[in-house]
Amino acid sequence: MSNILSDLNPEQSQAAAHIDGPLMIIAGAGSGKTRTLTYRIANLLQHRVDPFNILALTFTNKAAREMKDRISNLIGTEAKSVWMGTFHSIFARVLRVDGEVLGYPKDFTIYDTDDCKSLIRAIVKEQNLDPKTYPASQVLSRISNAKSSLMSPEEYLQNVEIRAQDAAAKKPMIGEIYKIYNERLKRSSAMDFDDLLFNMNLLLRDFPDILAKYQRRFKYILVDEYQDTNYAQYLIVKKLAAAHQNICVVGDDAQSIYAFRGANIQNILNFKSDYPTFQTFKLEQNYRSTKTIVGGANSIISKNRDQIRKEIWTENIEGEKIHLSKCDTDKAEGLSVAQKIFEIKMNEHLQNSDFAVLYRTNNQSRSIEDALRQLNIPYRIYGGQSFYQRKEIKDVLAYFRLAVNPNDQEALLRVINYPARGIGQTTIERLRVLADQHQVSLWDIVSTPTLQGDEINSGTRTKLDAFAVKIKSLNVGIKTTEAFEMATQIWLASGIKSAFDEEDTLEAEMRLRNVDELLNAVKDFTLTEQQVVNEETGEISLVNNEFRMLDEFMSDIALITDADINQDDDKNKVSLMTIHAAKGLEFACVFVVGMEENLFPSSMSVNTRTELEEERRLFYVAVTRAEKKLFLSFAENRFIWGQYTFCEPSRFLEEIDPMYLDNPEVLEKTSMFERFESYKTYNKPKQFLGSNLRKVEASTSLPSTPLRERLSRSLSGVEMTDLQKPKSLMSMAEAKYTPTPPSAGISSENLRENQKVHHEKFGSGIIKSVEQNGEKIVVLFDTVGEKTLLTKFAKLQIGLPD
DNA sequence: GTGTGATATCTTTTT
DNA sequence: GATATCACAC
Repeated sequence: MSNILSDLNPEQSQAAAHIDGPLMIIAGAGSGKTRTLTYRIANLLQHRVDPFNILALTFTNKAAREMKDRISNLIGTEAKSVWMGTFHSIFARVLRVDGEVLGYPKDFTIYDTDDCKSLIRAIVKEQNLDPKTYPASQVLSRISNAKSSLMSPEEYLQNVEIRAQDAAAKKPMIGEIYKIYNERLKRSSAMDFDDLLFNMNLLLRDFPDILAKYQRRFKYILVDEYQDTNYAQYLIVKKLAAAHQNICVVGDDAQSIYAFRGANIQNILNFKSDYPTFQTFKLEQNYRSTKTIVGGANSIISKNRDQIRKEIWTENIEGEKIHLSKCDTDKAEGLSVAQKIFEIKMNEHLQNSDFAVLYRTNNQSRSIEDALRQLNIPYRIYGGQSFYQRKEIKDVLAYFRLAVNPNDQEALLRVINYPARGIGQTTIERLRVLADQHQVSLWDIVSTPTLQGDEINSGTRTKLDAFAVKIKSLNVGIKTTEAFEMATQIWLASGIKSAFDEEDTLEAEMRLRNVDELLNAVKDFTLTEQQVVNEETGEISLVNNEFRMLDEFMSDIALITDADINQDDDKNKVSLMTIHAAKGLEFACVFVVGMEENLFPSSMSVNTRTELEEERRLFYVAVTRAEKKLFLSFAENRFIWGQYTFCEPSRFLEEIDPMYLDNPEVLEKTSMFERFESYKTYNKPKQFLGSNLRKVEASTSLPSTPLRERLSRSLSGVEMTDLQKPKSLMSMAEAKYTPTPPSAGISSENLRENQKVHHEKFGSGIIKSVEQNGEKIVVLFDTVGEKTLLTKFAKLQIGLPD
């Protein structure tokens, strides 16, 4: 019977064999977590647990799919009937069935981040608030945090602490924005990502029948990456598991990297008190990486204060040291990575797919891509600008969305005048006002001529009517016409195709092809087997020969990310992705690039210990992706915002026990002189623009304002007195992690022995000797003794300070 | 109402 | 460098 468990080590096997009651598995990196989880599900199924009584929640579709595949391989197709998916997708499915009690139609729209932001921008504008005080991204993150903590707008407005925070941040109106934002979402029959959790909780909290139904259905619950759950997810799971208490959570506090979006490590620490009868297993043996990599990773994570102590160890070989390299620029870094991949492939007969390049931020992919292309190394980027985020795709999807749910305001606004049909800004503003007056959706105003009011002139009204008729006619077919057919109809009716055809450029041609790809995706969707849920039993069965409708497609893709589509024909490619996206994956050779201060750790995360510790865990995740070879690199100059910027090696590099590094000496500080030379090399002014000083400055300046000012002035010979302005608080903070740039040094002609000088930091002194034509001087200072200085960079004044 | 250029701001990380 | 917003001419 449980012979499948013999593939596992004792801890894994005990965890997998566990059937009833709460269970917590603390699984270190590379300890066979997914393996244990899949074996446990397989074991449950072998013990005659019905697959549709098992709920397995993951954070990514990829993780869910992988688990499904692995279970299928173990015990066959029965696995496909397990409820397995991301929190968001499973809850969306529940809400489509039962969300009507909350006032949502079955085909509610799911707003993506862009939709939410544009809605917030509109609200800020109409409330006459300053968009600079209320940037959409910040407001959204505040709202998102509130929703993740299950805080409604009303509770938000009443919460003294929260309001004080907003007031202190000089953004006192966020609560009001939140309230309006939620009303608008509802009026648009739309939910944002956080609503999927928030409303799921409402459903279980306020409707005992519904709670009972899902408790009956989900007799066995498994949660992957439990350390990444936020409060909403935690509470929902707790409610669902309350009846049977068959809950199994798997996690690793050392890999918690989503605190920024509300994940709470406490959830894992509180498991004990929530489920006093729990059992726990620790998986500490690493099967993935060499001793060197495991040791290096341990030395990193040990620097964190908040952690459950674990002893990750491995029986694997010692392996190579961790390779460290310093590059001149991000471009050079890319080339060095590409060349190494090329060499290793040749020498060790590895596949492209054995390599991954990991970075902190998506925009770092560019230099890597360029280099890989140069060497003809095929690669695939995960994440980043997704296919579904391209303009033309979003435009077509907006028509799809409108056809499914005309109340979808963001979709309506996107296409009401695209292609141009003479419905301009003024008209839209009037419609918005009307919608608000009548407390109805924008679509209600557009589609109901009697509601349009006197302000709309008859010409415009005709245009509006024509648009409304078009959308209505599309909406009619949505329930009866098969998805691909429907999609094609909408595409042709939208008029976008004709616009592209008319344009007749290469660009338009590309966009057309992208839309074709979208239509193909719809076609594929109609051909895949369909999961049908029996509402009585919760049983999931697979049906092949049934029509699939466009609304189903739309509800599917809203939660699909780039990593999920695009299952490339040729899988043998180098993987490029952010470290976040790499969680859960492993590669023979891993390159972690951009190991620089202000990039990794991010400049946004160096202010508090908790933030810094999350960055460190992120680094830990990056390092533990590697099986055999690990390369860490940093660039001394990075191209940011169209300019080269000085970079310092990341503090994390110094935290690795040097015994695991092949060349720790790379970390030794570069002299200011070399830095300045390399700065000059990479920031040659492209052309001199005469009187346009701004332009000259832009082409030679550094990004942080105080540095930029000081340096560009030194280059253009501005008086030093100008440089002594008091530093703002902001610039002090920056100064902490940014190397001091060369300042306007005094000219070497004025220097002679026994000259009195004054140094900003060292105070007064006397020049003892002048070397190398005045480039270097030795000064005997009154307080700190003898120092050798480079005149070019030392902030010296001749004589005594005034 | 539409379309064009200038310009300000920009960067975490994701479902 | 890339994108979102703004000012101005048509």
